[in-house]
Parts: sequence; structure tokens; C-alpha cells
Amino acid sequence: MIESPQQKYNPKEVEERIQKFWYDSTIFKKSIEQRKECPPYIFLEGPPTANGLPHPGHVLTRVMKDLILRYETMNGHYILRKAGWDTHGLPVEIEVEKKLGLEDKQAIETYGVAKFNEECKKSVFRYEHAWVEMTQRIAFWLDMDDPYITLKNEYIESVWWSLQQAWKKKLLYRGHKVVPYCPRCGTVLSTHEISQGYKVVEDPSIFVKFKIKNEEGYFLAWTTTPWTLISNVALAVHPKEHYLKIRSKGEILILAEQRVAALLKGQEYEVLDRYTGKELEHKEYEPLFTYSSPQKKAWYVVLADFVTMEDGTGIVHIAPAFGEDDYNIGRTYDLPVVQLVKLDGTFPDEVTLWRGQFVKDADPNIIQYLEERGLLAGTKKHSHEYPFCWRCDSPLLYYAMESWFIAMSKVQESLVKNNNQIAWYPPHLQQGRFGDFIRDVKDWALSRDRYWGTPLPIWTCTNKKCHHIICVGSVQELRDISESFPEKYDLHKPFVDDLVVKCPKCHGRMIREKEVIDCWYDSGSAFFAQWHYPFENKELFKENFPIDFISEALDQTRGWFYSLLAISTFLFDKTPYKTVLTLGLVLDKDNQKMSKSKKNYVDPTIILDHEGADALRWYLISANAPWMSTRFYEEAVKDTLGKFLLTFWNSYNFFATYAILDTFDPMNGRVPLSKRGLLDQWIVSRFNNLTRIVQNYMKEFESHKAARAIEDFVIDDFSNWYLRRSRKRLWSEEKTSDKLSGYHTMYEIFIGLSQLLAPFIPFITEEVYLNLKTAEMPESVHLCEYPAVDTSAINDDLETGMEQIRALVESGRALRSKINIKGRHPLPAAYIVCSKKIEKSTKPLLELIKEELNVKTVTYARDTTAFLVKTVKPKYSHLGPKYKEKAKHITQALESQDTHVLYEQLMKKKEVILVVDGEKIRLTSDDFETVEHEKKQYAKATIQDVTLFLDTTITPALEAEGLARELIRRIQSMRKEVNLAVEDRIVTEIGLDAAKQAALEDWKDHIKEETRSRTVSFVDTPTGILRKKWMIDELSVDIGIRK
RNA sequence: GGGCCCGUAGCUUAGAUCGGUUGGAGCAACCGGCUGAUAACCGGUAGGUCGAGAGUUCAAAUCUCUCCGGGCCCA
Repeated sequence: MIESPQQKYNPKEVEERIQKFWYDSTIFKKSIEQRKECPPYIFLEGPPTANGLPHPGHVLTRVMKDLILRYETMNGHYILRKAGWDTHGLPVEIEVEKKLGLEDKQAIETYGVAKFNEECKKSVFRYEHAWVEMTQRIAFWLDMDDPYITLKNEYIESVWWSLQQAWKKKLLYRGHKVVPYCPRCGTVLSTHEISQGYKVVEDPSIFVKFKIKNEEGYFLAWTTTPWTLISNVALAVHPKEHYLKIRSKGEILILAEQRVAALLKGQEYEVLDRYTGKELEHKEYEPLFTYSSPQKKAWYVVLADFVTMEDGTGIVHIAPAFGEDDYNIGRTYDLPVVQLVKLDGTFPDEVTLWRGQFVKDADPNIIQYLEERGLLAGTKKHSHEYPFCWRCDSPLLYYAMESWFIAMSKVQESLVKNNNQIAWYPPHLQQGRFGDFIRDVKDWALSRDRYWGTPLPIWTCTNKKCHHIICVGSVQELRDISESFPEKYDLHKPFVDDLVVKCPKCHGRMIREKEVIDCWYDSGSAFFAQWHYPFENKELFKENFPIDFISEALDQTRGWFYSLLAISTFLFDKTPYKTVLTLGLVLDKDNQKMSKSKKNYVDPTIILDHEGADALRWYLISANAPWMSTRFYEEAVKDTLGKFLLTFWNSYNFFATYAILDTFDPMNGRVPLSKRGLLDQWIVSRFNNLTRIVQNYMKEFESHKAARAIEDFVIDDFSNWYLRRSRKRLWSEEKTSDKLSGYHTMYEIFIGLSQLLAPFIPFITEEVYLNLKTAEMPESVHLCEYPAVDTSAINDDLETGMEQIRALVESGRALRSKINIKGRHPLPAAYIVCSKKIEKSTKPLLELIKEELNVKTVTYARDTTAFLVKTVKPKYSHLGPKYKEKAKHITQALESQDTHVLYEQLMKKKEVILVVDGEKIRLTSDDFETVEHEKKQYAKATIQDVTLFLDTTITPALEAEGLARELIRRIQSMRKEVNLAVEDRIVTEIGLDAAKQAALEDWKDHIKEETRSRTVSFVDTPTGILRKKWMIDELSVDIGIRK
């Protein structure tokens, strides 16, 4: 039995109730289990970190994932939805450092690594409850009871296994990388961290002369970091650019041809020689400083493509320890790495002149020293962006640090090949941002000199003669070589460092590399580590690889999307996922990124409380393409609620109210579609077309277009046309077959809509479905099949006809409003002038026009002649030049003529003779323009190929009918005013002018019926529980009603 | 600094792949109408430098270039 729904839609109440139903009846579990034998659709959840509160961006990703997964589930797929948590990394450590008041790494060591990591572990799940609650409230169905967690021993063990694979393939190696480093904090900063700390600063830039060996003259180089000159080992030139040897002010200098003009503007110089950069290669020079005596050959010219002609001299000083480009060129030429800066950012003792000084502070001293030695050719202030530590605000140094790497460059071709197997949404990312990144892939700097992370499973023998290095790939391996490996263990620092590990070769003590690994590696391992592969679940892993679908926000392109592909490529040489949906970012009302510091951050729970999860979901889905950024603010969600959800709810409420009143039973008396009225057939056809459209859009993740198509259907077709046009048949008291057809149609559309919309707005659809479903149907809408298209129900001709009818009705209404005749007043006739084809498609639906336009008859005509009058208008521009001063009189004479008669005369006799001032004037059709306009009693509207005429003749009978409708409308509004139930009967008394009374005599019964009046009587002074005086145009009416 | 994405009415947007009538909607505003389902609905009015400029073309919101603004990624 259908129950009466709440009059007002209360999202919070509905959603809480549905939430409880899902929980009590374990619907989520059933939705997975009932598909167990179905083809799988494999999904992998990108693990969030629960040490911060979820923000609107997370809501968007979760909504989109849920939409796709529910959609695929209803389309017959078996989908596991394992949750995951990302738990390691620097952000966690920083939170804990702040909480414990630890300033730097030394402070952490003093505090105790064991205790520190214990705090990190606790901190990681600090906001788990908020995440779980948000996930549930927006109805993201995810198995959070059995998540994968990156800090678990099993997870770490899987990660270790994969690292051992890399080791065995000789991809894991120790090397140098130049990284931004904060000397005060003693830590390397991640790129994400430094991007927050760039500032524009003015630094001294200097031109330095390097004496050419065994030859007169100097190379002129330019630098903005004088302190790196101490560690200089080479000078770089561009191989293809030209360089000049010049004499200027008595000095011989070599610099780039392109830079000479800019640097020596207005000065005289003599060109002595010209070379390409290539010709300068290996030319030696004398070192500026001799604090180091490198083992390898240094102090000569090298070639590098990165040398630009934009600024400087075209000759770049190279210090491999302090720049990434420098370091790379150093590797190419096998240059020594001279690193005359200590980790605290000061010069070491060897640098006798400036020992102990902070390098940046020493810059002026170094400049002065060079000046004194005559090696300075000039200084210039240079403003550029320079990174600062976001924590302590001290300038960062680029610094070559020892680090462990995965040689991604060795598998670059495989990366490209595998990337090309992936279906990217939006497609431009594949060859764009992501493809560029992969084509130019760098080795992955894996290690972090920190505490809270997966420890690098590499042990080195301390026996200097042995120096054996092993990479451990399982707990068992580690146990085998450890002394007293305990039953209970935790594969983090400091446990792994405290183990006494014996070298399998020489039995010497082995020490672990102290680093932990980049937490991106953790999450990028999820596709196998979530199953503890290969130690367990080998089958499960096989079944779930590769993944069909992942989806995260755009900022993950080079994050998780990359780390998954990278790991999968070197492990299995396969793409780990087939389809990736990249979501746009969520911005605030003013298109600004949401951040706590800007205070433009919207708390999703407020919207969930006010507008509800369905409104929130619908907004996020329909507002924009998934990959476009979306503005997020409460007002927008509120609009969505009002426009779409409430219309849907009210339609449902309307249907349910009448269905209950008529004790409609969906199991009884179903009318076959072919026996139903055209209106019913039309909406069913529209619904099936809609279903097809939705499925097509969803295939391409154009969920916004799918949503908009549904929205248009619900608002325009279903609510505002179909239901409105169906009202009348529901009001009739007997159970006609038309009424029953209507109920069955509405019922089927509501069930269909609840299924079609279920993946989008899971609560309200469940509410509707549960109330309407019969006992035989699945217990939840989320256990149903997604609607299939019934092509036999699609009738394109009918839909075209209806479109034309609706266009006619629209323009007819506009016409009525233009000629100022209210819709309530019936008109005798409408005429449609159109082709046979249009007549054929609209004829079956003419009843709709009759009612909507309130006309007695509708007739077709092939042409407009019967409704139009042709007249002529003098062509003044023609008459003027021809008749000059007479023209005025001619036009006066013409004005007194009937223009239609003139037209006829011109048609028949081809001329018009006028007598003006006694002179005969002969005018021809050249002197006139023909003008058409409708005959007096017709009003005309044109819609493309169709012309609509309304006959505006109002007879006394029609006037009376109009008046009757005016009265009915007022009595109805009075009923509403005193809150009468729809079925209540009343007694109506009307006081009005005697002549009008007589005219209304024939309409009394009609008024009685329409207003559910037992009696309608005309009296002098009406009485009742409500009495009102009305003005209908000029007419005063007095109405009283009572029960 | 480099790469990529975006910019259409006050707001949200369609149209861009393939150049072709006068750039469509919805919300908000205003005027009028309708209403015993609706927080609705219907008709009308007003609102546009299609971010700016240049180019290609008979013709540019659409193609090309430059610039401006926003965003992301990378330095």
C-alpha cells in the first residue's frame, strides 16, 4: 500500500531514515553480494590522510566515485569497494612536531623516535570519525570496516617486497640529488613545501672573470649565488651559440656574442676572435679558489643546452653540489662534486677566509675579495624568485644530498607504452601534462631522512672488508638474519634500526640505511599491497589487476596516478588502471582556491544539514563537467534543491496523494501501453529516450550532461507538461480507464526515475521507491537493475508532434497576452496554417491545444489568405521625386481611400486614377508597397513553418462561460483560504448584477460541480464563513461560502 | 620562469571537434497572467565588447598569434 508522503521535503529527516534502513537491512553489503557471479568492475580507492578534516574537494571526489560505482553496480557489475588510509609522511610529522613543541630533528631524537612515532600513529587517525561520518552522510558506499592501511606490518611487507623487486632488477640505487634544503631545520623540503615559500628577492649578481689557462684573457661568467663560486668546478657554454673574444678597456674577455651588445652598451671594444660554444669545449681555466683539490679533472669548459642568452654572459658557472642542472652536467662530464658548505649552511674549516660564516651572509665578503683580486668585472642587482623555508623563513640552499633512487629513466619507454593503454578523462592529460612528465621522467628520489614512514629495507654490512648490501623483501627474510626477532614487532623506526642483523656473508653486524621512503610510494603500491600480495591473496590480486577505474582530483596527476603507474611498470610492465577520471578542483564563490588561511572554506556538514546530501550531490554532479573546476557555496546548492529536488518531490507527492485517494494498486488493472492515451504514450517514449541519452553520456563520464537531461525531463516534460495535463483526469470521481492509464503511467515513470536517478541522488530515490514498490520488487532501489531502453516504446513521430503542439501552445499564450484576452475567457476558434505533414503529427494531440488555449474549435488550413487582408501603402520614396510638390496632395488623397480597395483595384486594373487639384494622376503598382495584415477578428502568431490564428470574436455565450470560470477560480481560492479539504462540500452564495445572473443560468451546474458546492444560489447579500467582494474587470461580485 | 586547463548576460551555463541566418537556456530583476501538487508554472521586457587586441577569411564566440585574469602542475 502506498503511503502518504510528507507534504514538505525535509532532507535531513529523509536521509537519516534511509541511512537507518540501509544499515538495518545491510543494503550496501547486499548490493555487492548479489552481484558476486557478475562480471567485475575493479575499483581502487585513493587513500586519503585522516589527520586533517575533509574539505569540499574530498566531498566531490567521493560523490563522483560513488556515482560511477553505483551506476556500474546497477548495470550488473560486481564491485569491491575497499577503503584505504594513507598514514605516513612529513605532514603527519609536522603536526606532531607542532603538538609536542619540537623545533627540529635534533629535538625529535632527544624526545625519542619510538615515542615520536607512537604520536604520529595516533595523529593519523585523529579525524577518522569525521571522514567516516562525511563518507556515510554523502552516501559514498565504501567498505570502511576492512580498509587497507599503509602503516600496517602487512602493508609495509608488501612494499618491501616490491622494493626488493626493484633491487633485483638493479633499479634501486644510491646516488646524489640536488634538493632544496633548509640548513636551519636540517631537512630537505618536498617540492610541495617549497612551492609555498617562493619570494621575490633582490640579490647581488656578479660578473666574474676566470683566467684562461696558458693564454691571455678571461672567461666572463655571471652568478647570483657568489657563495657557490668556492665550489666551482667548471664553466658551461651553449654548444650552438657564438662566443666572441674581445678587447675592452685593455682586457681580453670571452663571452656570448648575443650578450656583448647588451653588456657593453656604449663602450668601445675590439673583436679579436669568434667561436661556437662547441669549439670552446674542454678549454681549461685557472680555479678561483683552491680550497679543494679534487681527484677528478676539473676547471674546464663544458657544453650545456640549458645555457640561455636571456641574461648573464652566456657562460654559466658550474657547482654540481648546488644546482640540479649543474649536478646533471657534472655527471655527464664526470666532474668532481666539490661541496664546501656544511649541513648547517656555513663554510667548513678548509675555507679559511670565511669559515663558520653562513654562506648567504658571506656573499658581500666574497664579492669584496674578488674585487680586491681584480677578478670582478661588475655587479648588478638582480631580482628573482628564491625559495624560503615555510617554517623558519630562512633562505633554502640547493644542496646535493645522498639519496636512494628508483631508476625510472631506465623504464621510460615502458612508462610511455603503458600510459598509452590508459583511457584518460579528460583526454588531453594523457599526452599533455601526464605524457610530458613521463617522456621526461627523472629517477625517483625515494628516500626521506625522516622518522615516520615505511623504512627503507636496506642493510649494509659494517665490516669494511665485506661491505655487503642487502635489500630485504619479507619479514621472514629479516627474521632469518636477525638475532632474537620478537613475536610482536612493528616494522617502523626504531624497531628496524634496533634489530641486530647479521651479514649472511661474513656474519658481521649490518646497519640499516637510516631513511624512510617517500609516502607516495606507499599509496602507489596500494594495488597489490592492499591484498598483502604476494604473501597472501594471490588469486584475489590476480582477479583485481589491472584496475578498471580510479578517480581523483587533478592534483594527483603527478602524484598518485604517477606512482601507481611507475610501480606497476617496473614490477609487472603493465598499466595498473585502465580508466582514470581526473576531477576538477573545488573553488569558492569567487573562483579562488579554498584554504583555511583565506577563510573562504565552506564546511560541507553545514550544507548537509541544511540542503541535504542529495542536493549537494546533484549540485556537484550537474554543475559542471567532472574535470572542470566547480565553485562551491551554499547558495548554489540551495538553488539546486529548489529547482530540481523539490520539483521531483512535489510531483511524487502529488501523484501519491491522488493515488492513495483512489486506492490505486499497481498490481491491478494495468493498461497496456498501446491502449493508453497519447499523452501517456508520449511521456513513456520520452522516458525511454531519456534513458538512452543518460546511458550514452555516462559511458563517457559526461555525468553533468546526463544529470541535466534528467533534470530537463523531470521539470519540463514530466512535471510541467505531463502531470499538469493529467490533473483533470485525476479529479474526476469515477474510475475511468483514462485515469487508470494515467496512474499506471505515472507509477511506471516514478519507479523508472527512482532507478535512473538512484546513483545520483541515492536517498530521495530510495524514499520514493520504497513507498511505491510492490512486494515482488527488490527491497531497495540500489538492488535494482538500471533501466534498460525499451525501443518499442519510443515513438519519435509522437514526440515531434508534441514538440509542435507545445510550441503552438506557447505562442498561443503569448498571443493572448499580447491581445490582452485572459486565458480564462474562451475564444470561438483557432486555426493552424501548416503543411500536411505537420497536420498529421499534431492532429491527434489537438485536444491539448483546445484546452491550453481555451478555444472551442481548432481547424487546419493550408494557406493564410482567408485570415489576411492585403492592403497597399504608398511608396513615399517613389512618389516624392516623381511628383515633387504635388506629392503631398497625392498622399492626402490616398489617405482617404480604403487601402484594401486600392489593392484590389491595382490587382485588377494595374492602375489607380486619382484626381488631385483637378489633375488626373495615374499610379501603378510601382508606386505602392503591398502590406499584409490579419483581418480584424483574428490575431496571428508565427512559429517557424506554422501560423496560428485566434478568432477573437466574443459572443455573449462565451462571455458567460468566461465569467463562470472567473467565479470558479475565486470560489476555489476562497476554499483554499479557509483550509477546506479537497473533498469537502460547500454552500455557495453569489451576489451580482441581475443581467449577469441570467447569463450565468446555464453555467450554474458547472460552477456547482467544479467548486464542490451542494448549492449555488444568487442572492442579494451572500453569507457564509467567508465572504469576499471581488472585482472582475469592471464587475463587482460578492461571494460567500460555508460548509 | 616553463607546461597544461579555463574565461560567453549580475550568477550558473549551451554553442567550440566541423567557421555560415539575428549567440541560445535557467536563476535573479521588472511588467502581466495562471493556480486546489509545487519553494512552482506561463507570457513578455530588460540585460552580451563571447576576457582584450591583432591576424586568416566573403564570413570568427568558433581557427592562428600576442596579451590580461583565474586555476593546477613543474621550477
